[in-house]
This record gives sequence, C-alpha cells and structure tokens, in this order.
Amino acid sequence: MFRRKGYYDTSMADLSAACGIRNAHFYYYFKNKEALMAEVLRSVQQFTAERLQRYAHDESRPPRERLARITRFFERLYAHATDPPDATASPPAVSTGGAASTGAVAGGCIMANTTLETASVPGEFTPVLKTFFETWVAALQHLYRTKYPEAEALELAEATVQDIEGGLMLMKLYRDKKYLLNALKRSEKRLD
Amino acid sequence: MFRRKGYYDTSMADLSAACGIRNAHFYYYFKNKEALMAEVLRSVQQFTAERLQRYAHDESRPPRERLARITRFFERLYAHATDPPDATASPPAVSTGGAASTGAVAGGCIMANTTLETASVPGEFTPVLKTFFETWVAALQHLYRTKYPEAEALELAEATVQDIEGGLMLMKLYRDKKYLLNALKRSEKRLD
DNA sequence: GTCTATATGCGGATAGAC
DNA sequence: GTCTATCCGCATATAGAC
Repeated sequence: MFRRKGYYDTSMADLSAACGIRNAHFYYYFKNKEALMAEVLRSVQQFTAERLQRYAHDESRPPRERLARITRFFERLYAHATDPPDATASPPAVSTGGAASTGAVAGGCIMANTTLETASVPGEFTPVLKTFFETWVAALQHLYRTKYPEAEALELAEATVQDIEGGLMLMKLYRDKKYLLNALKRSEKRLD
Repeated sequence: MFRRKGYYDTSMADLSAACGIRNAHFYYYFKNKEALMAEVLRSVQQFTAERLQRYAHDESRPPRERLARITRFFERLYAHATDPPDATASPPAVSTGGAASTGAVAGGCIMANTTLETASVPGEFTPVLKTFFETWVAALQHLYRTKYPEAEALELAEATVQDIEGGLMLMKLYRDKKYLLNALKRSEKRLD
C-alpha cells in the first residue's frame, strides 16, 4: 500500500482493510503510523542488502554473471509485484525503445517514492533510505570495478541507479515495463 | 510547496500561508485543491514545452550548443530553486563522483514527484504528466537524431530523462547537486 | 473580491471491556 | 492479544457578511 499509494495517501484504514485486521491492532504492535512505516522500510532495506551483498561478492561466478543475478533480482522486486483489482487494459501510450512494450505492469520502488515524498526535511526515514541506496551503489561499483577504475566505477554505479529509478517513474506513469527493462539492460552493457 | 512537500502533505493552510492570503481565497479562483494542482502542473508543462521546443529547434545553432542550452535550462529549473528557511548545513553524506560536491541544495521535479505520488490509479493529473515527459523526450531525441538513427536516438533520450530524474531523487536525499549535474553532463557526452 | 466564521468528514490515535 | 467504541484535531470546503 505504501509503495503504491505513498505514505501520506495511505490511511490506517487502508492498511487494516488490506490486512484483514482491525485498525486498532496496529497500535498494539507499533507506536504509530510513522513507526510502522519505518519498520517497513527497514525490512525492505535489510532484505535488499542481504541479496545484493550475496550476489555481488559471489566469487565463484564471473562478474558478468553476478550482475545478471542482481538484474533479475531487481526486475522481480520492482516489476513483479501485482497491483490488485484495478487491472484496466493499459494503452501502450508512446514510443517503442530498445525493448518491446510488455503489457500490464505494477511495481515501483518504495524507497524512491518515500524519498521524494518525505526527504524535504530530513525526518526519521532518511537514514534507512540513504543506507538502501548506498548499499545498492556499492554493490554495483564493486562489479564495475572489475573493468573500470575506482572513480569511474562509482559514477557508472550511480548512473545505473539513477537510470533505473527514473525508469521506474516512467514505468508507473505509462504502465509499461520497458523503461525499467531498458535501464537494466544498459546496466549490464556497461560490463561488456 | 507542492514540489517540496508533495501533493497530499501540502495543506491548503500551507499554501495560503505561503501566499500570504486567506484560505478561502483559493476557492474563489479554483474549484478545489485538485483543480489548483492541475493548474500548477499545466503551467509548468506549458512553460517547459515552450522552452524545449525553442531551444531544440533553433536551426541557427549547432546541435551541441542547443543541447547545452537545454542543459542549462534544466539545471536552473531543477536545482536553482531555493528552499526557504530550513537551510541547515548539510553534510556531504557520501561518495564523490565525477563532479565535486556542491553545497546546499533545493529543487526537484514536481512532475516526477506527482507521478510517483498519484499515478497508481490514472486520475486527473496523468495526461499533463505524460505530455511533459513526451515533450522532453521528443526534444532530446530530435538532437540525438543528428548523430544516431531514430530508434537509438529515442532510447538515448529516454535514458537521459531517466538518469536526470533518478539524479533528482538522490539530490533530494543527499542534498547534493552532483547527482543532477553528473546526469546532465552524461546527457551532453552522448552528443560528442 | 475579500473577509470571518464554521460546517463536515476523515485520519490518527486511545480507552477499556473481554 | 483482540475487540468495540470513541475522542480529538485537522483538512477540505462552504456560507454569507462586507
């Protein structure tokens, strides 16, 4: 819910309805809405970091292959999620880039969404969000490092993250995975 | 206000306070908050489209120069805006990429922010948002077209927009312009 | 066109029985 | 640990005098 609708537009009523529990139950386990959200972000951060570290540093495989696993991971994380019953047939909307258009879509990145929604004034979420992106960049940099010098590898890693996050935004707008998929493809090409 | 705090977290009270008028005045000129936002987006869209078209099709200058003007335009549009009195000294946070870190920052793209906040279910804003990004992509594609074939120029244009928008997100999180500036630099390199 | 006052509903959060 | 009932404040929006 937070990923799809954002933090402020998601009400406790939305959440309890989605969970099939009573509104008040949340307040037994969490201090308030903010703490609940913080826990969601922490959980996503941790899950992602674990995977990224595992894949990026798997010395038993060549870098190209490790990157491919990371790509698959993000493709699922960001585009596999199914948004429920609003599945209206989506018009392809516009332009056909490197990849062909790919039907209905849901997904997105709760970390980026939350960043844009809340990062004006630093607040409680900022640290987890920063950690998330730093881990991601570090993992990519580690892989690009096998082909490029330190500084260049960092810039490529940052460029990849930006490309993907921008792609997720366009994916949401046009309901077309191709923006994400193209970005992922470009991230792999950088290692060829 | 909408750009900084987002649509849902911005109250009519915030807006009227910022404008130095009474809350009720808005309802004389606009049907409701949504209509007010729609007008803001329409205005930004129109302003941007006018500039983009003018710069991209200025046949009196070489493509490289036209792109440079577009770059400067977006640099101002996205990073020049000054966020008011919350100017706390910002720690550089992390990594130094291609460009050196550049002090305090404000800015961002209201169109991307609004997309992520509201585009789950299409709603009223979607058309303006789409137009905005289509115009932007088209302008860039027109310039890349001078060096690349149609399809490739389109993909580069989309990649540039994604890179920049992702950069704006990181810029907001780390309060560091470098992510935007690096993306703009990369967009120019693609024409060299 | 601008003001004051206020209606109305919803969102976050709590009380307290069970 | 789960339930029902409810408080309280704020946000959108309107009424109606001036």
